[in-house]
Amino acid sequence: MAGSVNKVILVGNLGKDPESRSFANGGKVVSFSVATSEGWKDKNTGERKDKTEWHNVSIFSDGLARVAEQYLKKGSKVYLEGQLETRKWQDKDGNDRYSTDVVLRNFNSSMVLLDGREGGGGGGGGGGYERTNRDDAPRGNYQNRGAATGGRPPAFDADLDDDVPF
Amino acid sequence: MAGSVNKVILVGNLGKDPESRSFANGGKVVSFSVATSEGWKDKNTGERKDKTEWHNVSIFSDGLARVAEQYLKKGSKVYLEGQLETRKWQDKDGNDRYSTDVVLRNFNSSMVLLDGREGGGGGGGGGGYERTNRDDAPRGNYQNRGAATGGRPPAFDADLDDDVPF
Amino acid sequence: MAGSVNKVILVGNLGKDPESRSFANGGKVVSFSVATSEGWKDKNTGERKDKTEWHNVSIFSDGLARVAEQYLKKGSKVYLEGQLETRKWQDKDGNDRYSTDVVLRNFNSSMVLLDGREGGGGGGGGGGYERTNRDDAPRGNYQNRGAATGGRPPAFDADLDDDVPF
Amino acid sequence: MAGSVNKVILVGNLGKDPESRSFANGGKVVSFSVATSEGWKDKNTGERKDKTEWHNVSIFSDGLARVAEQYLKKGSKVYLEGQLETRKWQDKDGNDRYSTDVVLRNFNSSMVLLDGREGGGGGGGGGGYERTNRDDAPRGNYQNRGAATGGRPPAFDADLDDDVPF
DNA sequence: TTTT
DNA sequence: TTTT
Repeated sequence: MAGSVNKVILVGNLGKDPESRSFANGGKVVSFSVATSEGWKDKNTGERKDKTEWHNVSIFSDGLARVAEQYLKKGSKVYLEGQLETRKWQDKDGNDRYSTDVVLRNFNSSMVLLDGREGGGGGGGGGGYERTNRDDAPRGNYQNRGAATGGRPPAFDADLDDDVPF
Repeated sequence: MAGSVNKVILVGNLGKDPESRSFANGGKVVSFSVATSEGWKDKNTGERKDKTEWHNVSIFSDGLARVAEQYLKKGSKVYLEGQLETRKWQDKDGNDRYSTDVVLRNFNSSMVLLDGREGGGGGGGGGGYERTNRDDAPRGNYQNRGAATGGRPPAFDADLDDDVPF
Repeated sequence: MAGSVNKVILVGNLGKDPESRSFANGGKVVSFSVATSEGWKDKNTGERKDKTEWHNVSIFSDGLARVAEQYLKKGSKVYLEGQLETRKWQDKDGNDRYSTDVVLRNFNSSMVLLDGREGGGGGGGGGGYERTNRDDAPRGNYQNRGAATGGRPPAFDADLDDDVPF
Repeated sequence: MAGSVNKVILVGNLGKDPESRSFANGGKVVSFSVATSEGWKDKNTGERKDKTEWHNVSIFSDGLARVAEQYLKKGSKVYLEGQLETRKWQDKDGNDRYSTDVVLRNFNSSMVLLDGREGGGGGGGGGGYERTNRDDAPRGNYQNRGAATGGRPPAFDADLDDDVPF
C-alpha cells in the first residue's frame, strides 16, 4: 500500500541484557525486552494504580545492533524508534500463533541511549549512541554570515486575548 | 516506571468495518484491523517485494469511539496515535497466549480521517475528525498586533558551505 | 482543516532554568530552551562535524507547567511532545517578525524526565514526571483469567475490573 | 550531545506548489508551506474557534525531493517526518533574524502522499510515495513454516530467505 | 525481566 | 481483511 506509516516510539528500560543471534548469511539480530509503565488514579476509588508493559525489540540494522551489543545492558534506559511487525508461527500442536515485535531495520529507525554517564556503569566511554546512516547525511550550514544586533521576540503578551491562560 | 514513553503512530487502511462491544458499566470498545504496507527492492536480485502488516486497533476513548463508529469503514484511510498493549490469555488447552493491540485511550491518543470527501463514500457528512479533550483546550492567540512591513528570510544560500547540497 | 497533525518530539537538555510568567487571568506559561545535537561525517572530507539546535519550549498546561517548575533545571534531560506554533510580532522598527516555539498545551502533550536519580543533582526528590490528564484515564485490566475458547484471543472481558469501560 | 531526538511529524496540505532551487554543487532543495489546523471550543464562551498553522518545509534528500517535485502540488495532503532547524540570518538593517523550518534530510525522514486517486486531480499517475533508502532495506520473512516447539515463538529462522540478515 |  |  503506497501511503502508509508504521512507527513505534518507546522510552523504557531493558529487563535483561541483549541477546545476539548470528545467521549463516552474515547477518545478525539483537533482541531484548523493554519495559514501559504508566500510573493513573482510579477515577472511582481514587486509588493509585500502575501497569507495566513489556515490548519485544529486535534490531536487524548492523549499525544499531553493534551499538546495542556494546552499550545496552539490563536496566539501561533507551529511546527506540522502529516499526511493528507480527510474526506468525506454529506451536507444537500446529496451532497458528502470533508474536508482535518492535523491529529496528536500516530505514527510519533510531536508538538513543538515555543513561547518564554514571548510570552507564561499566568500562566503556560514556554516551554511545547511533542513528542509522548518520555517516552519509549531508548537512547544511544554516548559519548565515553578516552584520549583527537586533530584536528577540517579545515575551508572550498577557493581555491580548481573553480565552488564554495568560 | 516514571519516565517512559509508549507510542504508536499508524497511517493505514481498515480491512473491515469497525466492530463495537458495549459493557455492563456503560463503556464500550471499538475495534478494527489496519493494514500498513511497505515495498523494497531485494538488494541481491533487484526484485520488487512488498509486505503488508496488520494491526489490531482498540479504541476505549468514548469520543474517539463515537467518531470511529460514525466515520470509519472498510477501506478508510486513517492516522492513529495510541499505545502498545499486550494482553495475556489462555487458550482452550490452558496455554498462555499473547495478543498485542494498538490501543487508544483518553490520554495522548488521536485519530484523524484521511479520506477525501469523495473517498468517504456513504451517507455521512464528510471529514469528521476528533482529538480527545479538544473541547477544553485553552488556546492562545499567537498573533500580536502592531505595525507591519518587513523582511522575509532569505532563501538558502548556495555558496556558503561545501559539504551541503546547496 | 479537519484531518491534520502537528507534532514535535524532542529529547534534549535545558540550556537554562525554566522561567515562569503568570497572567492576570490566573494562567501561566513556563518556558525554556532545549538543545538537541547531531553528529555526522562529511561525506567529502571524512571530517567529523556536529551541530546543535536550540528549541524554544513553552508550556501552557497547568499540570505540566508545575512539573517543569519543580523538576526541570539547567542541564536536565527531558522528553517532550508538543506542537509547532509560530508567533508573528513586530520589532521596534515595525517590521513583521516570526518566532517558532514547541508548545505543550493540555491536549496530546507530554513531558518525561530522563535524568537519573543522581543526574537530578539538587534538592528535589527524584524522577517527577507527569502526563496530562493521567488522573482520569480509565484503564483496563488486560490480564484475563481462566480458560478461553479457541485459537484466537478472547474478547475484552467486561466484568473484571470496576474502573474500566469493559 | 549524544542522546538527543529532534523529530517533527506533520499531516497537512500544501498552500502552493513546491519550489525547487538547484545549487552549484549539484544538490537541490525543494520547499513549500504546509498548513495544519485545529479547532476547539472556547471554554468560557463555548464559541467554536480554529487556528491554522503554516510550516516551512525544506527537502534536501534527493529521493524525497524528486517525489515532491513530481507528485506534490498546491492542495496536496501529505504526511511528513523531518526535523526542526532554525536558520539565523541578517535582514537589510543588519539585525539578526531567525527562521524555523521542518527539514527532511537523508536520514530518518519520510514523506507519504495521502491524496486519494481522485483527490490527486491533475494529470499525474496516482499515489507516488517514497521513503528514503527504501531500496537497500534488508527485509526478513517473518512467516515461519512448519511446526515449532513450544509455547513461545520460535527464534528468527536464518535460512528461509536469501535477502535477509538472518 | 526493568525502572521509580 | 485494506490500499496502490
